[in-house]
Amino acid sequence: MVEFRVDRGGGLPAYLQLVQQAREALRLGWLRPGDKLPTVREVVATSGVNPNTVLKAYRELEFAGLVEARQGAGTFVKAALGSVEPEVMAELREQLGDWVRTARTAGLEDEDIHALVGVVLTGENNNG
Amino acid sequence: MVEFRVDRGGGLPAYLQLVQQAREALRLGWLRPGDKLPTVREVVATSGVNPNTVLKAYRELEFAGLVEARQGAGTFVKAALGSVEPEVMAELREQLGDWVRTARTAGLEDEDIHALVGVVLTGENNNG
Amino acid sequence: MVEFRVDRGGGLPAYLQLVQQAREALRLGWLRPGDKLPTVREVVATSGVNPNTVLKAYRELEFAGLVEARQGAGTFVKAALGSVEPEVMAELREQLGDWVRTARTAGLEDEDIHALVGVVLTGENNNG
Amino acid sequence: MVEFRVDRGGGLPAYLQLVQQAREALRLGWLRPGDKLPTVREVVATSGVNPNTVLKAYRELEFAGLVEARQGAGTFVKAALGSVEPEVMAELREQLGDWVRTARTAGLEDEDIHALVGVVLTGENNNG
DNA sequence: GTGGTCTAGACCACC
DNA sequence: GTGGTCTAGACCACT
Repeated sequence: MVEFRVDRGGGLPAYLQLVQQAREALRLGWLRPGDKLPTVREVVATSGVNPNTVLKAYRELEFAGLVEARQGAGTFVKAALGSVEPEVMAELREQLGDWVRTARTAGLEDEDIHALVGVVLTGENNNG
Repeated sequence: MVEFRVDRGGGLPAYLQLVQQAREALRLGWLRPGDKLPTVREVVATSGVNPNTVLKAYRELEFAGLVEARQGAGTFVKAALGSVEPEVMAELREQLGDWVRTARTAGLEDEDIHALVGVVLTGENNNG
Repeated sequence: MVEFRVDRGGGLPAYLQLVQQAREALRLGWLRPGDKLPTVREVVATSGVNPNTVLKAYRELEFAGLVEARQGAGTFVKAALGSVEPEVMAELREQLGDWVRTARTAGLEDEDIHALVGVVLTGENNNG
Repeated sequence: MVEFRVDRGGGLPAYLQLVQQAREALRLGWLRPGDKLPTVREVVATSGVNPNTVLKAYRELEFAGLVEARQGAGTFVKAALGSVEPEVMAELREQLGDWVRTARTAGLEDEDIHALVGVVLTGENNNG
């Protein structure tokens, strides 16, 4: 079961954090079509946000066609995001893990790594 | 000179995007102590946000001790973030570029990649 | 409940006056951890400044780690400043009151007294 | 000779700091009618502000009737502020010094002391 | 009804 | 022409 966490104080709206974490879980295959999302009450209990905030996030996911709320039953995953085979994903993950270890050894912090990934993905070139 | 871009509509507050981009530039060494940040008016011109939004971002950076605003002169970088040698950074970047190419070939989209990086960094293990 | 007042026309920015009054209240124990600050709207009503000015002051206090803004709930004192016992404080206050009376009898105005306190505190010696 | 100091970064306008320091010097008798204020150049050299800023402060003092600018000669004190005898002032200062020592021993910091003085002067009563 | 974000625009302090 | 302060007011996130 996916578990949500909310970090207050970072400026990022709580409901957005929930939406992004759900999307991430879908991306990585932690959530697959048919899976049940935690109930609003469970999310409230584990993350400390207001029920309405959770509802808003779930509504947003439903609007995006990713989940489906079934009255009295809960909220369920409707569509998948990404379709990479688990084995391929695992392989990529291992390779990335190696690289991350190298980067950390070189002195990069997590924030540096995120920044570098962003740059490489957008293909910006500030190598001069 | 660093150039800021603001993507409205993503829910992420404009001033936060500016703060993060500045931090990223510091992280990657694009901005070094003593460097001048674009003036408020320049950012307004290139990104389309309101001057006060830029001021708020700059103030946040100042609070964090990263930059220093000098009345009538501009805003300048005060402290560095991270101190990895450019050559090392370039090497890491190349390796990461290779991995990204592999990942994309396997069908991962940018969002998948970001999610995977996040997971690997936090060391979460949902393989089981 | 602490009540803020803003004196326009003294050149001192309104938001700074609010910050200083809050700090003063914390210093003197009028505000203690957990206490609720007046809402933005209340301050607006009692002091006549703009809501954004109050927000700026509250944000500054939050940056300083003194208060905590809880969305939809209000702004609350997080940390104490100084920790002198109320009785000790009262005793000191009484002694100071005596001295002030003497000083005023001698012809000193409030501004003189403030100046003299500043000098004594910084230990400057221009008796020369 | 009075020496001005300017503390940037406190939010308080530089020219106001100069004005207040001049007033304080007049209050405490460090500057007496006929005395010469430091030249603009000297202030610039010792405080690091812009000449125009000093000029603005001196203009303000002149407007208040406290000083007088004599072309080519400098700026001179015209009027006194406060008229307490030096011996009385010294006596008060000594008494205040005793009280300050007591307060500091009790754990009060300078900021607490300033706050307390402000409260006693305005006669506010929050003793409950 | 709470605080937070953003805008448009005026005016000030400073270089 | 630089950053800083403040206003008026709209709209959003959250309790």
